Amino acid sequence: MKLAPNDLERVATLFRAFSEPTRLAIIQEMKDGEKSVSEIVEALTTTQANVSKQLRLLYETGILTRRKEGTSVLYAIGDPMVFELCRLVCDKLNRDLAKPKRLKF
Amino acid sequence: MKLAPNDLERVATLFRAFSEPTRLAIIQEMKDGEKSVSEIVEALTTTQANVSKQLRLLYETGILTRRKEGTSVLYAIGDPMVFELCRLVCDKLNRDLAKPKRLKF
DNA sequence: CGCAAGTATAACTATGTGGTTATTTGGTTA
DNA sequence: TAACCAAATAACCACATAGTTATACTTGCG
Repeated sequence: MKLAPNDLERVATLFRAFSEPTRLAIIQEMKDGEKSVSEIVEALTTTQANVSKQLRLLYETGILTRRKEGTSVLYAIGDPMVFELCRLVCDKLNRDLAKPKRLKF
Repeated sequence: MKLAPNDLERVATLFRAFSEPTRLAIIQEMKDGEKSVSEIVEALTTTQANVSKQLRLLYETGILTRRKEGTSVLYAIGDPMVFELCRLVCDKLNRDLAKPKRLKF
């Protein structure tokens, strides 16, 4: 059964959320639980504005949850499938690395 | 354990390969086995040049295999993790759709 | 109230890339 | 060899978006 163009778009959008190192780094920061924006900013090497922007994207894609606490905002991974996804991809990359590289020639 | 920037880049690159509807459609065409370039072109609504370009990207990302047969080139999904990935994402989107939409107000 | 801290948004630039048309390469057959 | 097909590449344009700087919003507190 093939997906309609509309659904392909939705699938693509979800994958796209994972297609930037900065966003992956943000996700990685939250793997042991929720983190505030400023905690994430401290851990990374980019600006607060950029972190906010990427968090917004991840939130709107349905990957993260968000709650306010005082003046802070705590983000967390909202679906365990995120871990599965990352595991699958990492496993594949490890398999590829393990493969003996075919010599050219 | 956190991934090094280099590894984040590699993970991102893999996810990026799945982040375009056209490439997902191409992958979908091959879910029951290998397909020639022209078969894929026929099934989609884009040009042969574009299909070739996207196939190249998918091949170089390690997602597809390739073999020549006469004047044709047959591509196939090279790693079953592709199916797992797509299943995970589709399942999530279905779960999200099933959720009662919270009213705004 | 006024100030400070945490977060979000706006405006902008630079870069990457999806898609197109036109051309080329490579293999097959007459 | 020439003609023909499949596939790949080149050159180009248009658009999306990651990241930046500057500014606005929001909440807590003196």
